[in-house]
Amino acid sequence: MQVKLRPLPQQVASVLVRRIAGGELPDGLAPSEVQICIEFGVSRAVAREALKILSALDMVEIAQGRRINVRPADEWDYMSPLLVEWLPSPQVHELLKELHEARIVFEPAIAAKAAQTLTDAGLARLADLLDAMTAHIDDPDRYLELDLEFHMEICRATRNRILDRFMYSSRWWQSASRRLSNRAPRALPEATRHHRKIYDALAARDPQRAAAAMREHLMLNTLLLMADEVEVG
Amino acid sequence: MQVKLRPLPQQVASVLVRRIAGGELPDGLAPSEVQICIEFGVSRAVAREALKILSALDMVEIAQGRRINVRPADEWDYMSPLLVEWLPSPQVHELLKELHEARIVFEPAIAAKAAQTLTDAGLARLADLLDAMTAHIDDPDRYLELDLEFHMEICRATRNRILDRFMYSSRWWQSASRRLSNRAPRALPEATRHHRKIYDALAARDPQRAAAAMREHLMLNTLLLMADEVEVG
DNA sequence: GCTTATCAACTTGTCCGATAAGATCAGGTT
DNA sequence: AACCTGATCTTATCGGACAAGTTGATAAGC
Repeated sequence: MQVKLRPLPQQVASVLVRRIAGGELPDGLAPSEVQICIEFGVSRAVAREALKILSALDMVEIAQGRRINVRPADEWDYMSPLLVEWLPSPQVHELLKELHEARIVFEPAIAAKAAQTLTDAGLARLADLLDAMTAHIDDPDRYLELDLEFHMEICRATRNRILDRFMYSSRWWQSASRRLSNRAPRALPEATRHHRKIYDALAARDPQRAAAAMREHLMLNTLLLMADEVEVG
Repeated sequence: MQVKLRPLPQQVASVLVRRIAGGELPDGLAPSEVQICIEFGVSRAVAREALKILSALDMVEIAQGRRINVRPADEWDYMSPLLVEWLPSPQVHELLKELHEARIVFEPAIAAKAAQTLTDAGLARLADLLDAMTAHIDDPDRYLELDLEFHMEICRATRNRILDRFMYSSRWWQSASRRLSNRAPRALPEATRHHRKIYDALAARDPQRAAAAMREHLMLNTLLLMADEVEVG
């Protein structure tokens, strides 16, 4: 059976990302298109597309006539699933903590706004998700998917494409956390209680309570992340 | 004198973006690579790169063997400067309002966190920016740049790459608002007072006051946006 | 000596033509 | 009806070529 591989440009790009993230290009110059062709045995079209991917991640700068320049690490697009997938595990673990920190900053505020804009239909969808989660309490993977969908549905209630985009871009934490952590499902019943409190606050259209419940919920996850760190380190 | 044009793929992509955003492809199918080659008189390489750009904006789905599929509009990457630049003005105006709404949701929370993590060096940089703004009170363009830098410096104080990325991605509002609005500089002194209040709260490391001051500041800008809408409409 | 002009070498941008591989659909077979 | 099959569409990859921009060394002029 033939193994289904990713497109060549992505394969090349992933190697380059790891190389750059690993600090193997200290002079700030990435290999030229022809050098990539030779090293990886691919055509220039593939090499070009790979570099375009790096460019879209804000990892390199491309300009006609000049060699490809590596950009400073603090301006890379850490919201991109591709970048997160290709970064070394330690760096992803660090990022995951920062994303979680960011969610603690953002999501209570989102929940507060959602409490003001949520429709009855949206509320019904949240109720359905709650039911589905309790039904899959013994299936952590599926539960996590529903969990994410619950949070995104709340964000969608704000009817704001910018807020929506932030949550959408944060999908990568799902696969990333699965890749990194062996988080036990011991806390799922507790999470369900928190989701219920968030739902109740939203149903009451109470911004303050919604924000507080959301913050409390995310704080629980923080404890789990820390527990993972102890297990891993 | 030769006019400096953008690369061909971007030119083609911009036309396709406008076409898709204008609803000219109701069947959800974008033109194939060859069709683009014929219509625009470019090579397949250019057509491919143009489609890759659309793909990076989450506007289309590319898969081998299948025709290019147009994705639903609510999943496009509205944080991308390219997309915003190419969208028709009315849609950008709508987006600008949503971005502002998002900033009102996010930035007070960011300011609150920054109040806890801000270093003395960061505080000094904010002070410098305040001075620079008062110095350029009569130069609205420069003032707006410094304004943006002030907000980004606050975000940078959280030392969180995800939060940082959100603010960084929001740079496009600067050029977009300049493109759309003839906002008079009449409110700059008022904005300066608000910046001062934010700075004082941060200097006091008071999260609550920082958040409140930030919210108040952004509310002022809201009034200006509304004023623009009256002028335009 | 210093500046400036020029050119060679290198880079990315664009073009063309060809083949490989996946998807789709209409016919035909069972 | 279900299953094969092949023609025909699509995108993916290849190879070579030339255009256009950048860089740096060299040579000309002051």
